[in-house]
Amino acid sequence: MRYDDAQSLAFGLLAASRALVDGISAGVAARGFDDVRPAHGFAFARLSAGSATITQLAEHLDVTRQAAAQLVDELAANGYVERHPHPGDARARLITLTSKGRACTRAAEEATAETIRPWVSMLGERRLLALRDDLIRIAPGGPLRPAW
Amino acid sequence: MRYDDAQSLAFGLLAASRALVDGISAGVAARGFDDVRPAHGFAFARLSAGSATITQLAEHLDVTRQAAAQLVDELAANGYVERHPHPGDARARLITLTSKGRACTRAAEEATAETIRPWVSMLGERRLLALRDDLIRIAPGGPLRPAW
DNA sequence: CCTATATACTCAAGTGGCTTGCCTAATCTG
DNA sequence: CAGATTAGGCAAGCCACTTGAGTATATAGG
Repeated sequence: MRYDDAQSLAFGLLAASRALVDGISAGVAARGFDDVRPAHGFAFARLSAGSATITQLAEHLDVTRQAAAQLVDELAANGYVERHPHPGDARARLITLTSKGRACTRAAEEATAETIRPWVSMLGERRLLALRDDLIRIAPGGPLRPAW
Repeated sequence: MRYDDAQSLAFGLLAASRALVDGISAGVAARGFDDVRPAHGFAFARLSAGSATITQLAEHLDVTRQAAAQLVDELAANGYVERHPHPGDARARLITLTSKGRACTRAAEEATAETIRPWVSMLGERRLLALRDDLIRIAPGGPLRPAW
């Protein structure tokens, strides 16, 4: 692979990724959830797979527990999540999505599909599925993966 | 395209993008430039194409002029860029890369190539070039593009 | 048991990159 | 040459995040 090919690949990847984030963000806001930010998305994604503690969330998001707690405070204040006592550990608290939180998660998924839709017409479904497969092979197990 | 296909495409794109950024960041630091952050990359990319004013840089980075000025202050303090009087406008100042700044740009390009290299062995050059072409078609003209 | 250590979380303060608001100096327009 | 525009700087504040320290619960060892 030539030197410039690597640079243009990097550029394309970053630009496409940004376009996706912007598209999802706009779509979520358009669906009435204007108090969530892109960074919250990973928390929703984790929580939609099941409840989690602050510490688990912090590890998943790769931030400090304090930052995760603050994020949960904000989401809880806006009605997206709730804290419940942990059944087997009185120190811990389980964070769960409320119905509003689940609605917001669905909105994000719809916005994702909506953002991607024009890409189907540009590339065709066959190439886009190949693109997905290649991207997933490229992506490391990384900090985002484990909970999915 | 099925609903889940869109979600996994989005996940793959974000994860691959993050892997790229992390890889570049680590590679640049490993080459001895440990006082630059990913956000600086776009400024370097713009400046390596020729000198620019604070305002042009701010537009390119999509931040306020103050934020761009602050970024330039920081880069200048670390010896990556210099401010020169603008030949045809006494208000403006041209920001240019120093030789250290150019060296850092080269380091970033090398780190990019290095990060991408394993992908070639995973996917093969043919698919990776197709991936690049598809990503670039997907990416909008967007705020990053004009200067490249 | 009961003490020692580890864990889950919270409170308080500080930091860094960004913003808004306002200012000066230089340039363009009519 | 007067008014509007543009380039940039200064000051203050914001916000997501950090580090540091503290409390409550849980677990392990003697």
